[in-house]
Amino acid sequence: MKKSVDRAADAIRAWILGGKYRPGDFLPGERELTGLLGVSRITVRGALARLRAEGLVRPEQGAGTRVLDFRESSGVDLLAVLAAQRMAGGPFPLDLLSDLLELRRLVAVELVGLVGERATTSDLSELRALVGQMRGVTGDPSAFMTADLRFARRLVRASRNLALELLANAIVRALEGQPGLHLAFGANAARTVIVYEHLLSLLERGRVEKARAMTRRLLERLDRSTLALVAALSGATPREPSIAGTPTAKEA
Amino acid sequence: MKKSVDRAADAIRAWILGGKYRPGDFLPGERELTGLLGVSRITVRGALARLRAEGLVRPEQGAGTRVLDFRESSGVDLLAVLAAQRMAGGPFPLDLLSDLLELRRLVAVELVGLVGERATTSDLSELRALVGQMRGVTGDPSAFMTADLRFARRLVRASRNLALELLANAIVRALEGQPGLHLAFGANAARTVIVYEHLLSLLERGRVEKARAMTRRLLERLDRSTLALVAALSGATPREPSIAGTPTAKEA
DNA sequence: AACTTCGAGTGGTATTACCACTAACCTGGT
DNA sequence: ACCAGGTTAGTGGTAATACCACTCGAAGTT
Repeated sequence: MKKSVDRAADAIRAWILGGKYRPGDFLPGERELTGLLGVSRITVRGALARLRAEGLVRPEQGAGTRVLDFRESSGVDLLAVLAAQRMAGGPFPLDLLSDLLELRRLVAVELVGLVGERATTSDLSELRALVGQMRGVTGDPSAFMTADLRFARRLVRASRNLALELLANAIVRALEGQPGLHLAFGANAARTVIVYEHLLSLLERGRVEKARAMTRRLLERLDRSTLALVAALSGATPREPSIAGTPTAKEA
Repeated sequence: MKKSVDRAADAIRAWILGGKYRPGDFLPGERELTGLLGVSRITVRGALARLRAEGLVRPEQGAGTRVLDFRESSGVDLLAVLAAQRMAGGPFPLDLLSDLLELRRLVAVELVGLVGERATTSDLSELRALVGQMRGVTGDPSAFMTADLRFARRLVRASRNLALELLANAIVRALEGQPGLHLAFGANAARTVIVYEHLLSLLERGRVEKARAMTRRLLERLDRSTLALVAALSGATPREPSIAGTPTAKEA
């Protein structure tokens, strides 16, 4: 059961993202919002505090709470919020998912480069172990996705860069909320494991540039297939919820 | 004048980052914090709401407010907070700045690649105009830094990727709070302009791979010099606050 | 017409009270 | 001695009310 402040924040956020209040506008006063949302001012302020942290609004004492343009004022952490928000209603965020996968791809390519320069032997052996765990759950899409994300997190740690680690957190948070994504992960599970092992052996032999190129090629193809699959799912689900796994989706 | 909730949040955040409360611990109860901080519970809750949004704590109803490990629970947006926090007191965040510049470098390289594929002629001409503006303020370090950041923002827009745009926002926020950074920008102003123009002409001729390689080389050198300069500044400032601009810092 | 003043309305903080929930303690049984 | 089960103190979440600091525009003054 979501708490009142969550629902209040979701409601106001929906108004903003839906265009009811545009950047530059002022939101209704907090006292007025209590009436519109049916909660106390305490709760309204809690909700506004979240929107403020997300970079969607900025309260101005004496004037009101101004709506901002999140393209200018928000950080990456907003992506997870946007993904979750659009899921409940509205059209499926295919464009957002595309941008998100692209960001992950670009970062991953450079990440592999860094890891190739800095990874210790213990880093690499731990990564080997994680790939081994992945091989054991190639049949369970959901379990495979979490195992894959664990591998990714460990890979990031090997880069010894706090900023990259935090960025990875934000990307993972935004991705793991996407419905149907685990299916895409599962569909390529077997091949993913093979590629990871190849990648590790390249890194162990110091073939950094080759590892980077391979990562780019692999992820470009993988992301394309993921997008096609999710698109097929989101297109089919509203009409035939029970038989979502149609051949169309599989071969995409 | 900072508001009470800001000071309260800063105080609690300092306790956490300072190790007084470790991940897994519970913070003192909200009622107890009112006494420790000298503010009302409303304000305490406001501060805790911020720390929650930053991924530093997670309130658990009935139990308490638990401290988290921000390496696991926070997103990139925390970088700006960390930079600002460590500035007031503590040692200068050189390691953090290093990670931050590295992240910017990696992203910038891939960004240039994307822009090379997608930029329209109007994108490029607008970028040309911005470089022209930068040329006009090579003498004013602070103005040059903001002009440079405007160029960067426009470059990101040319990638047509919302996630990248938000990431750029987060990086810029974290960077623009760093003291002494504008000096580093100013020191390389003239050369930066030339490089940007060269970069644009490469993009106009579709030499994407070459543009990417150049970006990487340039930023590696630039970041190294920036780090050296900031290190020199932070080393000298505590002892001779009045004559911070010593020759040692300039030639670094 | 330009300027000053003032008041209605805004977000920020304080106080008090109660609710929903958790965990540990105590109690009673086996 | 042990262990289920209910009691209880303490936690974060929500509510209602009041006041403060601040902004902005309208009314009044020059």
